[in-house]
Amino acid sequence: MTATTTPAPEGTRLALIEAGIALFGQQGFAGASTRALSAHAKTNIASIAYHFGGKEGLRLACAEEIARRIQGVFLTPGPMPSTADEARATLHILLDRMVAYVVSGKQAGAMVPFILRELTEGGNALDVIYDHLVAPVHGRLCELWALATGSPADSETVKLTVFSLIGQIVYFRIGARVVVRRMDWPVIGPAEAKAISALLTGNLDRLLGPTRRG
Amino acid sequence: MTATTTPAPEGTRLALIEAGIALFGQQGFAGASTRALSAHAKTNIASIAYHFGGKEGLRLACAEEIARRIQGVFLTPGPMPSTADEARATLHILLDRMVAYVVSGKQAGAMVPFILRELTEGGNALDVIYDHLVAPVHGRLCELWALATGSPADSETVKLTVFSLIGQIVYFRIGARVVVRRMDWPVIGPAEAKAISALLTGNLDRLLGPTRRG
DNA sequence: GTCTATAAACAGATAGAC
DNA sequence: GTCTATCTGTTTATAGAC
Repeated sequence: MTATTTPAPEGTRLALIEAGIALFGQQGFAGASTRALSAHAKTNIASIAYHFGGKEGLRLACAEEIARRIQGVFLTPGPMPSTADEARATLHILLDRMVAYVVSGKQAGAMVPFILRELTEGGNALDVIYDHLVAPVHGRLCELWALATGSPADSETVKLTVFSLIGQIVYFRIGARVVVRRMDWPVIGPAEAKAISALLTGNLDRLLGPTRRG
Repeated sequence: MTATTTPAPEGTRLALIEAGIALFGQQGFAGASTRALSAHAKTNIASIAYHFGGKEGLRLACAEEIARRIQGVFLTPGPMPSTADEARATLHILLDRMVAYVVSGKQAGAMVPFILRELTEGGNALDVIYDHLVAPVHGRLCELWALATGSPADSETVKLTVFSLIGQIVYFRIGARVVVRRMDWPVIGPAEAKAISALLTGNLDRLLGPTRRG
């Protein structure tokens, strides 16, 4: 059972959502005009109203699509691990995958800024993002963390720790422009993402503490 | 010597900058109209062009003012510590101060979103933010981290580690709306900031590793 | 479903009185 | 320095042909 219920979009509808994710993410909701959106989607202005009822409807559809895509990356399809070591290994795998996707993935370049704008603006898309993205992903990570460390998954410490882990990752995307300047990197590509992944893996191990039997 | 050179603004000029920080931070640059800005500053639309040459000029002035204010909080006025233990203690003090200011401070509610928007949009204000805010603050933290751990301040690991620390902090502000839902907190006030501060202090100690003599 | 044309509201900038 | 009134272009939404 996935948290999103609407079917995957296609055709003009999908093209407009792609345009929305790209332009809303780069320039903000107000900064992206319906003309620019329809041009990016290679269609006409009226199609936004036809398919989504208006610009605001497109915003919501973008949030749903982003939640669907990120869930596919951040939620492992398999069952929950049963031992602490397995949970630890799963956290490592997820961390690697999240860093690669968020920090150097092409899609996330617009998706992460889109999400963070919606978080600060507090519009209608916020409920979609919370219910379909934050709650399931954060919840799963808390369960894994709890299994790996022995702390209860719903404890304040575990929940805050998982937020701090997510913060470490997303900052490398939203702050990418200052990170590359300070690191003297040309861009954050797969090679640079590996350096970030190595660092955050080290951080993860230090925060998890020594293994139970160690 | 501070990195900012322009004098602190006052009067109508200051009121417009306050309005810019508040409205640009909440709604984005494009989302804040000159009418809304001048209304918030209790002045007329023409004063934006008079004082800043236009809306874009106000954006730059806001970036400069934000850099000035955050430097005042994030850069300790005293000299660099000389021992590892002193550096560690300074990092703890700075972390507490940064969390209190960024996570529950009233000003940061609009300032942090403003900065992150500018980072992702990549406009003219980015240079101001990098030169007057990121470079000095990140540089100072790297020096302290180097002194506390013995690693070279300009090493890739230290620079990335400091970015990961900053990411942990700022996420609790930009993601505040989802954090409060997930934590079942009414708001992130001083009490909640203390819980976050305690967690991040623990993270800091684990990432710094055991003390040299310990 | 797609598109052009247009309407009605809104944007940022500015002229000119005070 | 401050303000009102206005100019010019752009915005979203929609009516109606195809």
